[in-house]
Amino acid sequence: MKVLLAEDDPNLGLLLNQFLRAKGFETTLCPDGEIAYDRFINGSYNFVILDVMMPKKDGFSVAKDIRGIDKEIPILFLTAKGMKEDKLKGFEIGADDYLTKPFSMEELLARMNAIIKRSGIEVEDKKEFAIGSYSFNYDTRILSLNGEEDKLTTKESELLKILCKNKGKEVDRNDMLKAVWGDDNYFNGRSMDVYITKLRKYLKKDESVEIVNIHGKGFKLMVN
Amino acid sequence: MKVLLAEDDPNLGLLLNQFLRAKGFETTLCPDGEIAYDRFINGSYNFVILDVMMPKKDGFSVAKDIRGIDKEIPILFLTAKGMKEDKLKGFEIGADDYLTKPFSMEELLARMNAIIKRSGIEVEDKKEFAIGSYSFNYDTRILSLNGEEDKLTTKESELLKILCKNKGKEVDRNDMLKAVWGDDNYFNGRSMDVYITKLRKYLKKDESVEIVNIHGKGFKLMVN
DNA sequence: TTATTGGTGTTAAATCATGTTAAATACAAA
DNA sequence: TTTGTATTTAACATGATTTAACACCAATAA
Repeated sequence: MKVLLAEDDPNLGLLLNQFLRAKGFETTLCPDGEIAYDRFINGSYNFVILDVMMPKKDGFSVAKDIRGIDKEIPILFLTAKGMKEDKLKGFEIGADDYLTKPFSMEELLARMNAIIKRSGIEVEDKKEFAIGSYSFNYDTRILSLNGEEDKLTTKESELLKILCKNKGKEVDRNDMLKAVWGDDNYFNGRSMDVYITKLRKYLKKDESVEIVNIHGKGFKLMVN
Repeated sequence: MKVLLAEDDPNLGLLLNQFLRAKGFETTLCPDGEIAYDRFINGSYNFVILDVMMPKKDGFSVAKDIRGIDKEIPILFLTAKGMKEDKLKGFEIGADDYLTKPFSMEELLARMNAIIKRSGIEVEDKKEFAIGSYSFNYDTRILSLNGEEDKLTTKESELLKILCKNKGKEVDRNDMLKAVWGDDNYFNGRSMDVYITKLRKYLKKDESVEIVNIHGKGFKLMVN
């Protein structure tokens, strides 16, 4: 179980880090929001804990970006005492729970377990995706359909991974761009469109697989 | 899944409201018991959450009245700390569960899911609609009538979905606009009228299907 | 009744988003 | 460096959505 932990206060950060590791979680501690989001993109996690107030990029902003590309992963906020609005805003973004400082380690653990139990997380992060009769391995970047294999490029496979993670669900254009290109400007957008065309070509051997465009919003990988 | 939520404390009320909406429930927040009962009568809900202590009409009284007309709908009470008698009385009336303040959002969600699972309420979003002799699949956006298929655009299919969900019932113009365009200004209104024309064209192969305008109010999808 | 107003129906043009291909550039390996 | 591959940019094609224009109809008041 990999936990992404973002907390700028070194004292609390190290403490949490120690505690969670002692409890068997594999943690990554980030000192600010920017680093946290970067780690999220380039790693694979099962749980996210975000301090609300952090330098560079606050917890809400990180959560919003994470939710853009992963609707499932549990997000727990750490908020300062008496910040009622924080809770509101957090849930709006799609937090699973929050914890008000100061809190006990035991309480944190209890909340985490409650969320994990309910959401039935698969601990192993998926590397192998089924897309209709295709199968796609993000690690080897190989997309295969009965023996025939295509070796995808970096960008192709990152894009396809996000679509796979959200199979059947719409992924926002800008979220995809931020996740794969790091920036959602116009040119990156055009570049992505080129890659969508490429992916469609790879995927057209199975009629039931489709990358659908939602005009003005984004894309959706569908299997009928 | 429509949830009727009655809670007089604005802080907690808004918080719950946000959280539940983020979790995909369609909520109606009521500041007192009288309004809550009124809303229940005039709306259609799948789940009721009632604070016990509320002005005008307490939670028990609301529950009793609701049970008078609906024996099935799940009712969950929110009670203040240490009110043991409350729990007793609540179950006597026919509550499905209770939650003692303060409670975590995760706990609320867990209880709700447990009740929903147990009571086997069906709320899955329909994807396939029958419109006279047409059939319309919102996922694939295909509108078909004996073999002939039309692939609808994003806006066309969203609009048609709303009409289908309310087949035979009037849909308010502004509600449609807010649902599909996000904003009910004049220009979006004109745009919608253009789309209504388009849908009518698609649908005119079956004489018995009609999109009727209710002047000054909205539209209604009718099958004669 | 008629005039007036505002809502709706319809079509076409304008705008903007996406699809696609090919050329240009960047990058990495040899 | 050269060569091969990945990625971006450019150009053009198509498609979706909005805006504009005008026709018409419903409701209302004079």
